[in-house]
Amino acid sequence: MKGKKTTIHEIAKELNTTASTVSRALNNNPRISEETKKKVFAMAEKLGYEPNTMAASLRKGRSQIIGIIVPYADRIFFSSVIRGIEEEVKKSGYNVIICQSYEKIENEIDDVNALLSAQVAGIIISLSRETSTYEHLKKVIQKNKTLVLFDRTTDALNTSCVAIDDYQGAYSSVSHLIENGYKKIAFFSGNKKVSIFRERFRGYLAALKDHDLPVVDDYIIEVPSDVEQGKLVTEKLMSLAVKPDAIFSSSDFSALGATKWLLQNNYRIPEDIGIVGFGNDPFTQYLEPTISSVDQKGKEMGKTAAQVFLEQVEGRNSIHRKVLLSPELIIRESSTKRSINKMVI
Amino acid sequence: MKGKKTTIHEIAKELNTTASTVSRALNNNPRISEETKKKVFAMAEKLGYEPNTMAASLRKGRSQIIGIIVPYADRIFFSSVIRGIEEEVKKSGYNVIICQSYEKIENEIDDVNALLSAQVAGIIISLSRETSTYEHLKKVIQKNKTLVLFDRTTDALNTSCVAIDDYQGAYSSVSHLIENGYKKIAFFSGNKKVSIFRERFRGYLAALKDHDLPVVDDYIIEVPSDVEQGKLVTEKLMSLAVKPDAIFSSSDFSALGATKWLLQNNYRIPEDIGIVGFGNDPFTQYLEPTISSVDQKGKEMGKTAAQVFLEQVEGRNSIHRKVLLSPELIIRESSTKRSINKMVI
DNA sequence: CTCAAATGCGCAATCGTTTACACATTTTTA
DNA sequence: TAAAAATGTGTAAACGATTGCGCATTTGAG
Repeated sequence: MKGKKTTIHEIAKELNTTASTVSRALNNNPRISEETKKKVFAMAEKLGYEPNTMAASLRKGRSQIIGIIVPYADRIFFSSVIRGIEEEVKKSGYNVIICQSYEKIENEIDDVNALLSAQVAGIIISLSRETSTYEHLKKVIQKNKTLVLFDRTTDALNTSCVAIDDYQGAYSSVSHLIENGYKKIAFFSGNKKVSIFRERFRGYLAALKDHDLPVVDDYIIEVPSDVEQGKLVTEKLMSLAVKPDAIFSSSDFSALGATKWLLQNNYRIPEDIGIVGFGNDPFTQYLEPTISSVDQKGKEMGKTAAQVFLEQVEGRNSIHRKVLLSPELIIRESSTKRSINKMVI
Repeated sequence: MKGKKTTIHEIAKELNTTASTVSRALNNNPRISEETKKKVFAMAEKLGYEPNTMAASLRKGRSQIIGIIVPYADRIFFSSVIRGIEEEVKKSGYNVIICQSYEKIENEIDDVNALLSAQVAGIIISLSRETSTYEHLKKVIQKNKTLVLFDRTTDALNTSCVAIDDYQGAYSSVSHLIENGYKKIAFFSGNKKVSIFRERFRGYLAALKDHDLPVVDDYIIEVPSDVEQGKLVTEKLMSLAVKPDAIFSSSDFSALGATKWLLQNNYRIPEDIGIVGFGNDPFTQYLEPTISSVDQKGKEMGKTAAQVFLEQVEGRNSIHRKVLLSPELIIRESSTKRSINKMVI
């Protein structure tokens, strides 16, 4: 332990050979004899050799680092995706760099540039809410780096995407409500400029249509994903002449707001009003009543995005894949009139 | 856009100068004239130059990448810390690589090695539950890389640490309960092998002592951070001859378990039993009743860890710092008998 | 027995920057 | 006014690995 870092050159010197042989041996090159390999590995071990992946990456022009860009790293959905990605790519010897866009396009652009400068193998990204131009991402593609979008995707780019089937998630939620006897179902939408919310809206409409229920414009409201906003909107909804008897919310938080307002105003859930949220945020399972919600499969989405990424980066597959994961409707107390019997015992 | 990446050599060639001048100009070296700098920047812009930070790092022997190791990236506390770190170090041009130990020492060791191979500037880590030997971290120090521990720290290493004052968090929680009229306060501890839980225990004991309350051994229980376990333990507690009238839990999840069990068994909270949790997990504010809890200041801890790290990495400060952040007791309904009047209106 | 293929390894260039050192010119100091 | 300091730039050697090419030697086929 002289403090000096040992390189392949030191190993070579000790073994009276050259760095190229050592490099090849360490990389298990078939042209190197087993005997030499053994010696090299032994000496590497003995000298406490640790590879410098930067040097290798510089030479190879590609690193084993994947850039991830998300709006916020501490939102449960995104942190789950990050976990899923890391877990998956680690197996193949990759590491992940995390960047946050804070929903700002400028940050997203800066992040992309920083990641390219760091010579990442590619980028896995969920677009910021603001993102509507794609030059920064086209640059990624032009540089021949792998690019995978997840959740917040776009069709403007010819690249691989992984998302859940928001349409289906909404469709089955609304169908589930209908099957539980609800007929006047309100819809809390997110910002309809964002594709996922448009899809959820489509699913909502289709479910109504397939069950021969009318579309009531007053029941369709754009609500930010926020508890207080949920309360406000619910108050308005419940002052309509014909009140809805269920709410399907694009967000667990506005669903929570609705729940709180309803309980405070002596509505019973699910008896008077049924509720289904979206996101399956952990809190939904702890509330009283527990709230049904569509699970977005964060970790699974991360794993899938990682797999698609690896497939592409290793050149096994050059055509782009659009993967739609099936969301899972987690049925809890807030939407199941039938289960009342079970609950009361 | 010939597809070829432009390097400082291209810029130099265009300008009839050399790469060294370009490099210096781009790095704002004072020995380069303003005139030359202008030309260089203009040409860099024109050619769409983008630096290769890897090459620079290789040459300099140090990168602008910081390794972060946490048990799980999707736990709200850790993801908050990650967010705080990223937010802070980005300002200084650093990026963060995330690794997960999954509470396993082998993974932690592998992660450390991978990060060192990637030539990170240093590592910010929260130890896995299993970690009780520290050779892997000593190696980091030996290699002259900055090392900062947070939350799950150890005294076995001469390095900077950032944590919250768990003692104080527990002390003020228990004091708060006492001030609200509770006298028989049970304590849910985590694994006492882990320093943070020992500290919380110390705080609990000190608060009792300072208020002349007796320590009842039956009230002190080790509980995994888990809803079901919380229920089980509460059931046992409430079957004691002398039942406690409050619970201070080292974990929000076991506090939640306790709450659920108590409500199901017709205890009133906070009238019959007071409850304070630890962690201030988001769900605590959504429950009915809302649960008081000690906020662990994840994002702030991340920011602080980042600042300590930067201070050290820039060599501004070579002595190690031990920072203790003050936790904040968030007082909610579950522990405030006094507020009952307000609630009922 | 001969020649082609296979095997095993060394040479040296390369990836894109940074930086110690050198050198020439200009400015300042005493 | 000569020496010292400051200014501006070029030369070339790193940083630590990978890899195309080439040269022996060994093996195998015919």
